[in-house]
Amino acid sequence: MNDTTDTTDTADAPDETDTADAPDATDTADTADETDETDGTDAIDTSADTETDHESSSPHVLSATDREDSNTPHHAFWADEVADAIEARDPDEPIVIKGGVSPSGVAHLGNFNEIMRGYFVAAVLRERGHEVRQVFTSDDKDPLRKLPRKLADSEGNIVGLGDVDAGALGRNLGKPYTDIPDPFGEADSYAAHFASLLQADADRLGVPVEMLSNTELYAEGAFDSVVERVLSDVETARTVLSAYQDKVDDSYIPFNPVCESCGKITETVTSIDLAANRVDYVCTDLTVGDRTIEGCDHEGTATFREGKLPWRFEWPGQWQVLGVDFEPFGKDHAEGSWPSGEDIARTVLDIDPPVPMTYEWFTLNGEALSSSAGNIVTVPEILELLEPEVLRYFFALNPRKARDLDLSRLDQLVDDFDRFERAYFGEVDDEDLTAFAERAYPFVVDEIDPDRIRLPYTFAAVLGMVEDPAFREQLARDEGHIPDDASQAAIDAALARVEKARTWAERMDNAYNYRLQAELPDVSFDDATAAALDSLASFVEAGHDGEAIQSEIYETAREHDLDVSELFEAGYRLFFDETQGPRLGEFLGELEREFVVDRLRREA
RNA sequence: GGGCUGGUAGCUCAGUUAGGGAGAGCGUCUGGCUUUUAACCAGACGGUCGGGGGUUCAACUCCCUCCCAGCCCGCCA
Repeated sequence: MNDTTDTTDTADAPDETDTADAPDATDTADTADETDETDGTDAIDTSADTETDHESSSPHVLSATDREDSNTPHHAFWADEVADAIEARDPDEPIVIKGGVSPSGVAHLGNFNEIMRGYFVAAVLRERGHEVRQVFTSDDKDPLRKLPRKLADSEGNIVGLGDVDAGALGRNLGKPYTDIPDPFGEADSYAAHFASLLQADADRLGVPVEMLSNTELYAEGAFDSVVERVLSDVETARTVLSAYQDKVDDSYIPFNPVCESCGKITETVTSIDLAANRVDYVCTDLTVGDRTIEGCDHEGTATFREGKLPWRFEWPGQWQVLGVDFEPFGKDHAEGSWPSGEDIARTVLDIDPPVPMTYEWFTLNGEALSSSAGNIVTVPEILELLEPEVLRYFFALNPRKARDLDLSRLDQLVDDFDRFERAYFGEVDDEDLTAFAERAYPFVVDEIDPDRIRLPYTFAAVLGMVEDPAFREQLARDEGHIPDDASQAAIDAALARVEKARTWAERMDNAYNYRLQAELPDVSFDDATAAALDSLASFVEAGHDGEAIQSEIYETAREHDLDVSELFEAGYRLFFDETQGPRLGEFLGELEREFVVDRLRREA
């Protein structure tokens, strides 16, 4: 659900005050345009127990009393805390964990919170012996409210709106996603296209999640009883919702039929016929932010399956229909949909709302993730740069903290993961980290392998400058990263990271993006250095192995009264046009001798 | 304007859920390993725990207030 927020753009409208004086912060708020996702926080907080009046009580929340009742110990892993809260409800099996989002466009990393946060909770509950069903609703009966700037083809490749028939898409504004053709002409609908992308991403991360189409749920009649319930007592529905939304007035009817004439979602129901399970409506304009999607003025009749509940009712409706026990949601829902949803669940539907958990949002390279602005990164893109377990680790971190995924510093994230992994195996002297790793690590990796080998990410990036796998392995061995008794499988797995790091170096075009220079770089050395290089060339020409060359570099430096570092730098300059690199001697020992000799003599 | 959640070392973050030593990794610097070359070891530097006030023998932790960031309080999701 959260991502659906296409909307926030509306925010910009209001602040025309910018001219003003005060650099008051508030107007920064409009920035948000669609930030969709993020990560974050769990709602668990203790404030609730004191309040009684709805609406003012903190939304988040597991009340303190719940936790006291369950005598909950403090856990190092947030998913255990959530699992405690769920168990305290004494839920029926299977326990249902839900997430959901509108298939409004490319699913980015933030949307994945809806799946990953639930995944960890599901995993913990399964470990505790429960049967768990993790579902994900594609809220695809929602109307397309505005055109995304970027789409993704069925392979997950990002493409611009210009690469598809934007005009055709534009004509579908206001229609349910499931009634809009796939811009790529492959899937059954716009909704199906993006839902399948999300499913593919879940598969890539190894998360077993059951995808459900909201449109199908309506079509099957799953929502019938909910719609009946809501419409049978519109007065109560209005009263409850009006406490959260000022706009609700006496004419408000919480049902949005799909216009049988133009196919758009309508907002104006004129009468309800409970006996026949249908409503009369007028296809009026739909306001979306500062724009209007025009209605066709058609007056028609729709059954309870030919329309949808407004989100504020639909969400609790899903809880009831699916028997949801736990649902994570973005911070945007914490103060809006959740409080009203909780109230509607209890007051209108007479059910207990699920255990909630608010997650903070992620940012990408320091900026809000935004589908509309195009500041997004998809799961497939990230998996080109690091292993799935590292990405799962990212989602295992405290949801309450906003986190930035800085692609230029992915090495830091990978290093953190490696340390987290070592902590699991008891190799890190850090109580807190170890406690966290003991609980979370098993759910982060596919397989717990004490013999796994991890090359430091930046070192892997260094290895990426050479193509030959055997050469990479040799260099890794020389640096002591591969034990002598390592299995071939472990070695292959370790070297797989080199490809990721190489791609990262190229994409970031950073200090690791260099390769053996085919041509002699533009260099100049002082006499002593030049003489040392010539001397080294002769040594190499005489035929020595890498280890000998490495030692000789030290010897040569001394003989020519040079700092060892100066000679190394000269060597790196010659071969990589850089000031640093891999262990030079061993590296040169692996190259074609003639090439090395010529290059050391600055001849080629 | 009101509310919610964050604000801990240069960077990434733990620690706050019964108040009592401010921590880790990385980075930087120094020294060592008679091969320093994206390697290892030792050590150092580095923080007014966003600011201020309060409670307390004692506050990163509790209370008040202010600042910063994001979100919600219209619609929609």
